[in-house]
Amino acid sequence: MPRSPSTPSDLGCAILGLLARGPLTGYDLARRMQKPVGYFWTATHSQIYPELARLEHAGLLEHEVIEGRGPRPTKRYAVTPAGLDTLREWVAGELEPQPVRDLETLRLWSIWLVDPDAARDLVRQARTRHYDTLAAYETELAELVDHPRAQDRTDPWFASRLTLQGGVLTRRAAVQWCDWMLAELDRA
Amino acid sequence: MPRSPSTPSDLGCAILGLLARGPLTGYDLARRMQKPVGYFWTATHSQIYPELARLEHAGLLEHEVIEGRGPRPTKRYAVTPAGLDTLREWVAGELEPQPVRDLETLRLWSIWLVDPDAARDLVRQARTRHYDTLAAYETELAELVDHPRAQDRTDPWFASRLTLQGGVLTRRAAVQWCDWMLAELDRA
DNA sequence: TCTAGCATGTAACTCGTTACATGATTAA
DNA sequence: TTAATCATGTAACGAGTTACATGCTAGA
Repeated sequence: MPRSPSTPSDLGCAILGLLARGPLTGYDLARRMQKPVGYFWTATHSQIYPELARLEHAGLLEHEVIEGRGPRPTKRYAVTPAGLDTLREWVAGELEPQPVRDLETLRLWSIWLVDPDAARDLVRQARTRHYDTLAAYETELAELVDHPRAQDRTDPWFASRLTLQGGVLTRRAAVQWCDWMLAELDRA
Repeated sequence: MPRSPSTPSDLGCAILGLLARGPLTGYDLARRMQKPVGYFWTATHSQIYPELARLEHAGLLEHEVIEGRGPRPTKRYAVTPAGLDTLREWVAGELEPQPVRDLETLRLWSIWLVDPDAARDLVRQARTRHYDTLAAYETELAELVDHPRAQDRTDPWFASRLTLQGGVLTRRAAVQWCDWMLAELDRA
């Protein structure tokens, strides 16, 4: 089932969501959607630039050229009123379940095949990654949690606080899980 | 960086992991990797059949033709010793962080744009989905948790118990998070 | 009779990743 | 001088989704 032209892709909605919080260049967008700090969505510049063009063509974004240091003109994008409407519709719309694809758990599912040292090592690796992510989320959340803007339901900081809290809770659970697995591996 | 021919794709490893627990036809594989029951990985038959051919060509799988009711010969696939080695290597190998792409959290991140009713509705939807998944995991886990096979580190059921426990812990955290968000939405 | 399940496969398309390409300024 | 940062874009490829295609058997 192909998307109707007025409904942007998931990536498009991610971009609209970022730009609804304030205008940015494609370069800034790409930096924010990189590996570690991506707000629950990642993308690279080679996806972002064509998508910006599509969104602008659909009337959901507009840009102004600002001074910059690149070989091509530097463009700052902002959401149009139509773009905001589209984003609101998307946020309020149905939320169908996403396909599950979790490489880490997939590996653990075959852990019965490897020797105990390799198994423990695998779980320790996972624990480290979850713990580091948890620490990063907790740091960011600490700066937000008592800020007045983060208490106002209509402020983007409020939503950031909600999502960061979710990251903290699920990562804590993941770390607990890894600790539990290490104990199970010693027991069995 | 293209993969070396001896290292299968993630999908290939998912298939090897399933077949290491016992031979299956492509059709059975496809059923097990469907939406709700997929063991942390989903795929459709149109991905699976070509991948089976690739894995067999690489010597990691072999098949025998069995009697069946389809218009083409029914093939039952099994992992070869080389396939088992490859799978073991993959399980014990480095675990690099995966790109984060979480549509649900992405929506919540723009929740500041919509009215309180739509916001509550969105969180309730998410809660329902997490709760249902949690219930399914708990049911499956309950059947496994006291079984002797699930206590033996070298038995596939042991690994199933670990991954199901992970599912339970993270889904519980997600439900807690949703409840916390509903309270925050009423407070703000 | 008609639908659902069995059982395989291909084709067209979208999405995401990696690599190629350009060129200025600034700090080591 | 050399690398990193700014700043945009295209091209080739791989992975995932949807649709097309075939044809038998068992049950409603």
